[in-house]
Amino acid sequence: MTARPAGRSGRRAGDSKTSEAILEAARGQFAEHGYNGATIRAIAARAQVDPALVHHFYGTKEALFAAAMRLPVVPSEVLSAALASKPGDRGLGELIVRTALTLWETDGVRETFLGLLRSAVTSEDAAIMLREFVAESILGTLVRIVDVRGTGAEVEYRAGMVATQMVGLGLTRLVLGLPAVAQASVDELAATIGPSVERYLTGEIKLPDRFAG
Amino acid sequence: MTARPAGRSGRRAGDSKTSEAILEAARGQFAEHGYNGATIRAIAARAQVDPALVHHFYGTKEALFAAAMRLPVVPSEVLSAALASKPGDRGLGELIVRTALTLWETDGVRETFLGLLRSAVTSEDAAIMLREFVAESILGTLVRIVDVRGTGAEVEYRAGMVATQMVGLGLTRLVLGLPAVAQASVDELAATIGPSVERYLTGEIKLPDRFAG
DNA sequence: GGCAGAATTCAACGTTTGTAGAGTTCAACG
DNA sequence: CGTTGAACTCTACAAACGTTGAATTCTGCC
Repeated sequence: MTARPAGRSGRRAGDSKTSEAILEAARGQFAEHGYNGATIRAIAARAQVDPALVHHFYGTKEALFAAAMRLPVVPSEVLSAALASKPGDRGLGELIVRTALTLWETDGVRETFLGLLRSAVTSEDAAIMLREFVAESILGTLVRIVDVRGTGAEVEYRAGMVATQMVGLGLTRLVLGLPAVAQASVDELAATIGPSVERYLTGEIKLPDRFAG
Repeated sequence: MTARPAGRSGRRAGDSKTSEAILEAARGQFAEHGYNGATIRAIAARAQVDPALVHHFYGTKEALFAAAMRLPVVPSEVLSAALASKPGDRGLGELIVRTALTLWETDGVRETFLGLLRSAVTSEDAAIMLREFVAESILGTLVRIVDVRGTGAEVEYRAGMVATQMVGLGLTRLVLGLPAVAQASVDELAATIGPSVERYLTGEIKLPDRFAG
């Protein structure tokens, strides 16, 4: 019965795509500040919405994070499509590097990747998310599509080496902003780093004894 | 004039190495949670000390971070020492990878590196710190000691490529804990990744036009 | 032996955080 | 046209944060 200041509350007119806007704002904030750094209030402000509405739609901050980090593209499909244009193994590494770099320049994907990366280093839960995402969605798809050399543990090891190079490339270019890397073009980086990735996948590398056989 | 509960306050007996303990606790917390995630209260608790004492010694949280992140070793000296045993360029990359991995297993260095890395992704200030640290202390020393191929911008580009691989290795192994990388031995990783690093430094890489000359 | 100053703790402040509940307005359907 | 439920805002709370000032106890010097 207490009088409210003015008719600003209540449902808005028109078809509401507000929950979408909240998700996008959340992606942006998570990408810029990581899980802990992004506040619900800042996300709400970015979406021009009351903080309580965020809670109304997504319940908890954790749930919002999970919803926002759902990729707008399916990794396996992108990888398949990119690799389909190269039947052989020639230039395979270069193609992989180029695909990743191009994806990272895509709206939505870039924010999601950055959000996961930034959150993974400070939140153990997010680290598990990213690790499983990299291990299964990316590396898993990769070894399924590409003819990685060897079998079993060796394949996993080779894929892991690819991960070290690619994650490092992303971090150095997008987060750290090391000039030499951040200012280089996709072509340059693909040409330089591609061969390393290719060597990890199919090259002659001195394998430890436990991969004997 | 208000009576205090009991004589628990005041200066402790014996020579106090408390400020040292606080620094070590801070390193641990920054390494585990990053700049924002590490709280002064948690650091104080870890050092078994009142939160106000932390502030008494170091003033602000930012100053404490700066003090805690001062490396217990001098990068240029370690690099020089490690590379001194290899006069030629043969096995250079492997040596670099091995040196980094070994350093990361050293107490104090490991915490500092992790603290910087974890903080750099969420705090812009820490990102600048890490970027400058990598650019000057690490890459700068590297190109001063090692005979990197080329001149000027090309050297910087090559050093940047090394950074992508090494930062990625550290992140994947220490933070992400990707099994294939985290469980591998120093020898295995050095043997596998070394050649990539060496190629970035001295190998034939297709350089973009802007390095012509 | 007294006194200055450093070491240490206590209690409290002003903010900011995630979350909760109750209230208000609109759209859709009968 | 009336009802229902979803969209939306306001106010508030309890917890945790960095920081501060005053009080207390010890050490070291004269």
